Amino acid sequence: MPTGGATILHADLDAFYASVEQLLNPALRGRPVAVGGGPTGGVVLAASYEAKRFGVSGGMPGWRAARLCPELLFVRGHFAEYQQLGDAVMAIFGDVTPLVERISIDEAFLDVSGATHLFGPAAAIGRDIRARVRAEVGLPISVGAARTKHLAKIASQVAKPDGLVVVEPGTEREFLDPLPVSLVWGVGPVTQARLADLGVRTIGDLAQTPSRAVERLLGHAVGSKLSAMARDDDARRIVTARHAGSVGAQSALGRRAPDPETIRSVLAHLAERVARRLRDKGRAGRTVTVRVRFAGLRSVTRSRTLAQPVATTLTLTEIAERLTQAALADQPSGTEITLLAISVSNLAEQRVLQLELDLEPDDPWRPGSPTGAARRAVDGSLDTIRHRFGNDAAGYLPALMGDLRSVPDAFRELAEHDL
DNA sequence: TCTGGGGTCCTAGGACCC
DNA sequence: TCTGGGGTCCTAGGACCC
Repeated sequence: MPTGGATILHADLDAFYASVEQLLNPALRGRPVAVGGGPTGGVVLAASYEAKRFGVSGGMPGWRAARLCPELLFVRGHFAEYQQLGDAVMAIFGDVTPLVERISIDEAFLDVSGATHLFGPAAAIGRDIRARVRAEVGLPISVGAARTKHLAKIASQVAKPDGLVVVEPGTEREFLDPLPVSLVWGVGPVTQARLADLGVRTIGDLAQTPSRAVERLLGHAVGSKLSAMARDDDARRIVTARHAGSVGAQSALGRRAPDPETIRSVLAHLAERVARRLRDKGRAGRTVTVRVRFAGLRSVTRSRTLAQPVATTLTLTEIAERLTQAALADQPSGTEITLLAISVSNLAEQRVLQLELDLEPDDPWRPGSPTGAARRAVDGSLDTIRHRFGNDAAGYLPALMGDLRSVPDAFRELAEHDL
C-alpha cells in the first residue's frame, strides 16, 4: 500500500481537442466549439466547455449537438497538432518525475514520491505543472493528487475545469462519500443503473454496501474491485510502459446490404491496416476476430485461433472473410450491416522472416495460394515503399476506399498511435 | 434520424487433458 | 467401468474507457 502523503498525481487536459482549436484560432475562444461532425451528420469528437454547457458532449451525433446548441461552431480537427501538443505536455511531466504513466493522448498519472524533496509537496507540484502547461503550451489542465491512482483520477475529475484538487491522507472518506458512483473508474451507464436499483447513488453508499451484494449484482471481478475502490483500498502502481494486447481496425459503413464485393473490399482495407501495424511493431497474432454490426447497433463477433500467428495482409483478409461469412450465415436474409471490424490478439513477438511458416495442411483455415513466403515478400516490398514515401504510396487497394473514409485518416493515425 | 475508432477486461459455457 | 475435480484454452458477448 502507498504510504505517506498524497504522492500520486493525475493530470488531464481539459476538453483537449476543443481547447487546442481555441488556442490555434482566437476567434473560437469563449465560444461553443465542436471538433468533428457537423449539423447534418458525423459524430462530435470533442466539445469545448462552452458547448458542454448546452449538453453537447463527445460521441454525440452532429445533428443532435446542433439542435442542443444552435450557435455551435463545428471545426475540422488539427490532428498533427494534437499529437505534438500532447507530447509537449508529457515532456513537462517528465521534468518532474520519470514515473509517468501516459494513459491516453491527453492524460497521465505521475508518481511524485521521489520528487517532493526537490519540488515540495504534491500541491506545489500540481500548481507548478498547471502553470507551466498554461504558460509554455497554452492549454488548461486539471490535476488531482492523492495517495492512490484511482483517487487521484477522481480528484482531477472534481477539479475540472482548469483546477487542482488535493486529497490529503486522512480526508479520503469525507472527500469520496458524497460523490456520485459514476465517478468511479469502470462505472458506466449500465452499472450506474444497476447500482441505483440497490439504492446506491454515492460512493459512500457503495462503500457501505456489503461486497457480497455488489458482487451478486455485477459479477465477482467488477463487484470486488468496485467495493475495494469505494473503500479506497486500491494499490495499483504506476506502469511506465505497456504492450498492447491486440491490434484492430474498424470502419462504419452507413447502412448497406452485405454484398460480397463490399465486404471483400472493406475487409481488405481493414486487414491491410491491421497487418501493416502488426509488422511495424514486429508482432503477429494467433486469434483473429471479426465484428459485424447491424442496423440498430446490434453486433455479432466471430473469432478463430490459429496454430501460427499471422501478420500478412492477404492471409488476414482471407480469414476475416471466412469469419464474416460465418457471422452473416446466422442472420436473416436482407439484414443490413453498418460496420465491419477486424482485430488480432494473442500477440507474440515475431522476427520478420519467421511469420506463418506452416499452417496445418488439412486445416480448413489454411490460406490458399500464393504461399506464405510470397505473401511476406509482397508485404515487405509494400512496407518499404510506405516507409519511404508515406502510408498512401502503396497498398493492395489504392484509392478504392475513398467513399468509406468518413473519418479523417489523420484521426485514425492519432487513435492508433503508440503512447 | 440512432453514433467513430482505438482499445481493455470480465463472464460463461464447452472442449480437452490429466 | 462412465465417475471426480481441476486447469487451460477457445469462443461469444458485453461493459467500459479515451
